[in-house]
Amino acid sequence: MAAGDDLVAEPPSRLAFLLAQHGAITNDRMRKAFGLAGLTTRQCLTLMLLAGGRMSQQALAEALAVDPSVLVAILNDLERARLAERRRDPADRRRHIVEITAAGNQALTRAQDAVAVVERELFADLDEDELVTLRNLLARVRTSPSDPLCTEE
Amino acid sequence: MAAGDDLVAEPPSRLAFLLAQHGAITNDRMRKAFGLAGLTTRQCLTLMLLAGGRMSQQALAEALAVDPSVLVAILNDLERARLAERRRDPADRRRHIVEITAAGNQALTRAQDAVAVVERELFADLDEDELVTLRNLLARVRTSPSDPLCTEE
DNA sequence: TATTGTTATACTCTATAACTATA
DNA sequence: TATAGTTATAGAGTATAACAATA
Repeated sequence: MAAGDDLVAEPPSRLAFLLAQHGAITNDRMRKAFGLAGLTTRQCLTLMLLAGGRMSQQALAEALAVDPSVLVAILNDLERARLAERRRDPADRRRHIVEITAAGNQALTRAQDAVAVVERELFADLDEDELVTLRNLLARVRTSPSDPLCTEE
Repeated sequence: MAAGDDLVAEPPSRLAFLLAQHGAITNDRMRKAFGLAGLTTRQCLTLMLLAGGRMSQQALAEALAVDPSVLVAILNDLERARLAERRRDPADRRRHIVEITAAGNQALTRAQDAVAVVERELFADLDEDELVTLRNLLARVRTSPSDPLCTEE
């Protein structure tokens, strides 16, 4: 959304509008939930990746689909807040190895709890079966850039 | 979303992530489709509203959920491209009445055709029944700010 | 010479408040 | 005094290219 978070207006008739609009609002709710834990969306996504193990900035940038220079800013903020740490890779001193800290894991837990609350609110009117159906249908929407029609410019 | 358009990374396990991510990508595809017709998303939404009849800027700004000062920029661009026109309301000379032009309607038609293409691509793997199910499930997601839990800050 | 991370710059969006002209 | 629209300004976010250290 940024630029994202467009389309928060008008009752849409087309399914694409409906999906875009509900997605934008969901994005917004999650951003607020992360905010309760003192995190931006990108900081939270970064911590989620780091929770799976240490990574180089290169790998992180690719996984987050952000420019390396953007990641620098994200990590500067996380490091200042003591939620993550950079250290040189002894094997290749050009590389930084990025690790989540204990405080980072705690912040991540708080953020994920907040998202769980958002989820319960968003999907309160759907039962278990419907949630499974929604998940399966969404998973089959062709949003992967794998097919040739969707090659990014 | 602008800003929006976050969350274009990582396989999400939570449904909220899935919805936010697919929504962001859908938003992005639509933005590109509108671009083919020479329109931004907001310009297109504005023309869609104007296609329903002339409106004051106040009413437009509220329907689009944008600040009046943002609408000024949108309308300046649309007017420069001769897709919409402002004229004073004789009944209250503070007001502007905004109208779509013939060229505006043509641009809107092109944009909507482009969105239809995007829709066919996105939902190519779903049959008619599934599309109806998806639409109904999405419509029941609590994204309206009507319930008290979601009061914006 | 290529790669990793960093810095600098510019451009877009957005939010806010101050301003004008009308009422 | 209040309202409709406009302008100006500052802040966040993003994209790009140039740069330093290391390989």
